[in-house]
Amino acid sequence: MASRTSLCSHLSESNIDETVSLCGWVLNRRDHGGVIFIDLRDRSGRIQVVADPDLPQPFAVADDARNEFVLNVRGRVRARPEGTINPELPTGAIEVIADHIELLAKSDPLPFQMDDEEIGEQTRLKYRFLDLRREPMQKTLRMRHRVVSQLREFLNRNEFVDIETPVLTRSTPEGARDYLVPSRTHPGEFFALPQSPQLFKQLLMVSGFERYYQIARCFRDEDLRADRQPEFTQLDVEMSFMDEDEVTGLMEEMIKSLFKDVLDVDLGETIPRMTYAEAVSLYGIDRPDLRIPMVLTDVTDLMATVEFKVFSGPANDSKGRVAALRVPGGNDLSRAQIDQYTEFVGQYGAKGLAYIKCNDLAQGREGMQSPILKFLSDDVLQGIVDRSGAETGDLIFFGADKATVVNDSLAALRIKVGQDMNLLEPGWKPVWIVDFPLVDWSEDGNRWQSLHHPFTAPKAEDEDKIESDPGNVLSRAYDLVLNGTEIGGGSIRIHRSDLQQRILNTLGIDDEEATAKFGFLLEALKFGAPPHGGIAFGVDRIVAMMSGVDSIRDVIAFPKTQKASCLLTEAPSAVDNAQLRELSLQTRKPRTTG
RNA sequence: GGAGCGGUAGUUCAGUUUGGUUAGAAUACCGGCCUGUCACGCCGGGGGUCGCGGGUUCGAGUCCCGUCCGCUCCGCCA
Repeated sequence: MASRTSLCSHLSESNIDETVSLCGWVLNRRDHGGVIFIDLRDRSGRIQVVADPDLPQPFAVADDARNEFVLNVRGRVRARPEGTINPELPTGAIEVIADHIELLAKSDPLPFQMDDEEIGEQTRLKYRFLDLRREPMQKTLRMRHRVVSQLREFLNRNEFVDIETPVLTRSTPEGARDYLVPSRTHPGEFFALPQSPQLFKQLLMVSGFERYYQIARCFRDEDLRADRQPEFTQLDVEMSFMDEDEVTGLMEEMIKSLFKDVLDVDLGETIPRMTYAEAVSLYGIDRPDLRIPMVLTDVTDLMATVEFKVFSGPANDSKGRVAALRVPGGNDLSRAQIDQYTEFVGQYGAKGLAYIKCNDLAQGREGMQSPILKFLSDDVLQGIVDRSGAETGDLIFFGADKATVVNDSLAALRIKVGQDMNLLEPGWKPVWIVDFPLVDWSEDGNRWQSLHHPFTAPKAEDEDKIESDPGNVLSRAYDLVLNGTEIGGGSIRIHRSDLQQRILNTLGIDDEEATAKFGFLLEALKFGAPPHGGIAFGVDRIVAMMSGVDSIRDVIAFPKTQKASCLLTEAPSAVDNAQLRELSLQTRKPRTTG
């Protein structure tokens, strides 16, 4: 029978002469002369097993198995002979001389080698069960388990209650596309998979569970990215009777202890706070990567009167912006590199990328080099230098366009240049972003839309502007940003039915529609809803960052491809007409060709 | 919906710019040798729908058109 009394890496010199039983996978097998050497791996590590032809039974089994297979081994631990010990090898200074080997499972030749480092992702996903057997995947999935365990432990310790909410729920307007599930018992009607447990956790606050959490699977039918999967995992948290400082304070404690416990990393005494306005002004984005020591400098006012229409146009447009990005040491950039950056910002809608090279600032205008120099007066040039803090040897990029284009393109350029020029400071730079606008104007929908979601509370002092000046209402929302990645976001919610109704109205959802779609929430808020708020963390993103991998696919056991399919199971797939008939979704009969 | 990169042996890739003999390498796999190997070594062998379809051409892995798949990004992601 297969039984195991020891783990590979738990064996040491102190076990010499003991007889042990081990189960594991054969990682590698070498024949030298008549002797067979096997690297056996289990969950703890690996060890070398030796099968000698003088011992007929184990030798016969080992000799029969040609590929990666599963063994149950019994044998005696002994020190490796003098002269054969390489301390740098993973199999160590001891080995097991097999006196019994049982072949638990044979293996066909593997589609790729377990210790190969670079396998194409298509192949890895098709044979994901083998990909996961590899060391790097074992490491990240075990790291993921530690992360989730630590988060649970912190929340349990702080009297949070883990409550499950439905996966089959109703479609919500606003937000991402829903994944829909047809209902057999209600022909023509659909469940939606949750984009988040938002409404249910608010209802739980009304129910009196003052502290709730859930490791929740969420679903969004939108296009994928390296950091976006159609189904992903959130740590969803909600608390009653706490304001934004208390919520962010507790959650920051949780994240700090997570990094301390799992990575032994100290995230600092308190995580700094930055307003949305400041983030957009300095970094062009609401999730700044503070490891890059470059900021945008606003020069809109300086450009209002210059001859150069590319600058003066946006400078005189209320929706325009002109901003500078000083690149320390950027004077060395070649024309070809600058052209590449110009093309790069084109992705974000920028029509060009002006620059000034600072060859020798002591010489003033003469010490500068730029195609646009002739358009700018000495005063303007001096203003740019003073504000940006430019020094000799730097290069200054300019963005001039609608503010959104300038912000998007310079924010991306800042990251790109920072990476290309190795300006990234090592370590972890967390920051809370606060004071978000409640809504912004959607040109497409021709209406106001929520920045976070429609249940986010406005700042109390802005409540009277909800109808008259919604664009200038700030919300009680907060995002936690780490190294340029949003790892969590939340808000204090609206806990009064009347205020919730006003916000929905402002978003273009009239009373009738609101009742139809959120009636259950509005009603719940009428029965003594406590002030409450919460947050949701992206577990996949956090684990990916902590593991140092670029894609959340690498921290999800069975992820989807960019087209949202599973190469392993070949889902999604067609279904039988019989199944469709039961759902009243039968497709047209295939046309018969004659 | 859009932009870019990729698809050649089980795997990782070269070959495509400039069309031309039988499409190569490494590794894996199979056979033989080797009594302390650990990227073992040595000898030999098998293995290809060059993603798919069409076109140009005397001739296409290579050029053109279409299409499918994978990746990165824009849009999208309350």
